[in-house]
Amino acid sequence: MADLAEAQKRIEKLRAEINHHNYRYYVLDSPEISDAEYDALMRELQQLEGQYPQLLTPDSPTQRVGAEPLEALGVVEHPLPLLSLGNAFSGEELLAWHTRISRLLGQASFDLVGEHKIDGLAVALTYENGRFVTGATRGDGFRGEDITQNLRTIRSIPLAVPKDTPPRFEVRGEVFLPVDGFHRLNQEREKEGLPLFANPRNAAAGSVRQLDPKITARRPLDIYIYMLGYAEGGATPATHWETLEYLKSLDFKVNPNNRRLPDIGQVESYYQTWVEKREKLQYEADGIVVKVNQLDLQQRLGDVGREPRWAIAYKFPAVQGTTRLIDIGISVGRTGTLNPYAILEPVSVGGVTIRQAALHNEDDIRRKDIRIGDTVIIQRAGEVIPEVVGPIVSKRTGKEKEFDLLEKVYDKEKKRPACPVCGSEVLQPEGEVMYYCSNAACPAQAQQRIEHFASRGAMDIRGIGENLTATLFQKGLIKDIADLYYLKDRREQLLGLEKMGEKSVSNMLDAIEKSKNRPLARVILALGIRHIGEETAELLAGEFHSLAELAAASREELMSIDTIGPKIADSIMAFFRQEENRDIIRRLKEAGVKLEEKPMKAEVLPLSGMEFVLTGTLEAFPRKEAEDRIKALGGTTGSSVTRKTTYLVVGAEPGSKLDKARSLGTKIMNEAEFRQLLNQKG
DNA sequence: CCGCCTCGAGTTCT
DNA sequence: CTCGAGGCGG
Repeated sequence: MADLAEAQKRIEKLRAEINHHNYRYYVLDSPEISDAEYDALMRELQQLEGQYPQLLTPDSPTQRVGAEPLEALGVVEHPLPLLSLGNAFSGEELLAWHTRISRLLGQASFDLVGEHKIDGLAVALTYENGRFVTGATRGDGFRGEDITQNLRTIRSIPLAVPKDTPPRFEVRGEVFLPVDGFHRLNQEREKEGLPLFANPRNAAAGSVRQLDPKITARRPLDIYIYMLGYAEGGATPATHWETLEYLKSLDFKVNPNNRRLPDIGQVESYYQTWVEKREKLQYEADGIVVKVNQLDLQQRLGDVGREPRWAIAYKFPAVQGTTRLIDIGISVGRTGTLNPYAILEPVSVGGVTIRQAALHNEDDIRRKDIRIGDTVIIQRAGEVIPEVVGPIVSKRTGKEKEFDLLEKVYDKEKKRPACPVCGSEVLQPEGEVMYYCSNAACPAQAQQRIEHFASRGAMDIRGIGENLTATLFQKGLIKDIADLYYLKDRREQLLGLEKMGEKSVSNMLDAIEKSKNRPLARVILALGIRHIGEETAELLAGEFHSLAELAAASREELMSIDTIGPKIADSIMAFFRQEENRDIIRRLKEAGVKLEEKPMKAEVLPLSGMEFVLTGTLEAFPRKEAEDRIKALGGTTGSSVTRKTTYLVVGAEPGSKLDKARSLGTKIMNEAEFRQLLNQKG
């Protein structure tokens, strides 16, 4: 570069190009060049700017992370206060809002705009002469914190707008952390032993308030702009929708899920669509915002208190809630594991009152830094199972107690940790995370073994559930699974039980009789041998044709079976070596329970060698039945799509498996094709 | 020895 | 759905 003028020209060209590619990549999400090409442009610009420091300007794309750490964040006055929004929690409340403003306007028909209410951080960005000069948090609405240097690091915020604008204007938007970025961030923090963020919102808020912009720059923050705050001079659009279009033309990132809604009747379907699909969004949304489209109507409606009358937030049913963790209890599982669970102040989440939630194990509690007495965030994972997401650290009083499992189950008289049910010694096998009750005869374990035996996937004895098992067990009518088949000799005692009439007793005994002829695989599963679940039981039943053969198998024989290694082999060996278990098997046999199976003919079934994975809801039959039919024809089923998957069967509202299948190029069939295949081959 | 994949086990509420 | 653990291939 010979002279300054030439360098300046090149620098300007490079900046324009980089800004353009930035925009393609971060705003439109459709890059035109490779990362390497982009990096090359960046490097050239950096080098030129190094050579001619007099040409360096603050809006250069190289200057996103230029600033030095601050001592404290400054304060910014909002020329036009940032208001909050009124809420509607039901369709009725939304209609009430609409009726109210219709009356005020003297007209019932006016168009609206629907947007997502992103759970992030509201910010105001000020531009002067087309350049980004100040960024501020909402704060109390009138004064916020100056976070300019942090917002500069967000690539989807243009440092300079591409065309003529009013000399000074402000736009408003919501900064958020995309869900996958949030998970990545937490994974990194876990590796570094840092406390985890409870949710993307907290993570975004924490990131944006950093004093050192270098830290913010490493957080994959994003933003959607949703309004023009004020504009000095220059014409502004007449409607909100046109404003959004205008903002897009200035390279601002505007949410593509915004919709024009011609009348209030359209709002409900927009809302419903996103109630159902919100889990698939890359950001957390807690509702939709409905706005009056015409700005002159907005003006006429004005504000009440700190809320505009022309907009309302229509909230999604809560999937998260906060409550207090009263205590951590311990339950004893079928295999003797001591399982911690959260005892919560009852809280309604997604329309259901939650009182308890599993906490998995001590490591998990530590990792999430959950303490007794904490205010915690609760959510229903996959819409169903409650889960403690994490504590709200800022609400701590200092009185919270860290959880220690061994201390929790410590028995003062015995002077050692003890099983909360039977008082036996507590063990933690080398290298394992879980603690165990050492007593196989522990009533909690014994009772749950019977429940498991009778359960649907195992011997499928209708009517023998948790409650009845508990009663029978406590009355001493059954001590182990074999006793079930001798209940018929104790009719009198059964009739003496509460809620057990002639009819119930007969039904129960019939169900028990019927269970004597279950397939061998189910019997093996029902025994409750450690590490033997549905799959492995099926596998063993295919190798051995009776329980006696399985019991006689050597360690080597077992380990020669694919997917059976030393641990599983030892577990099987140990089970059949136990005198109690041998006795149970003897009594099952004497009672007439079928413990063998004719070897299946080794014919080649039509679907053998094919693995099916199901996703979404099938119309014609429940998932379990579909799986059974596949297996009956010799096929196998998998729970996730891998390279081995032959077909992905897609029902209504498929999950992420469909994306995975597409990326792997797995063959995909719809339900109709799947049914046709079954009928044709079956 | 590490990373992937699968399987097993426990789990909430109505 | 979640996490942990077993098995296995690289």
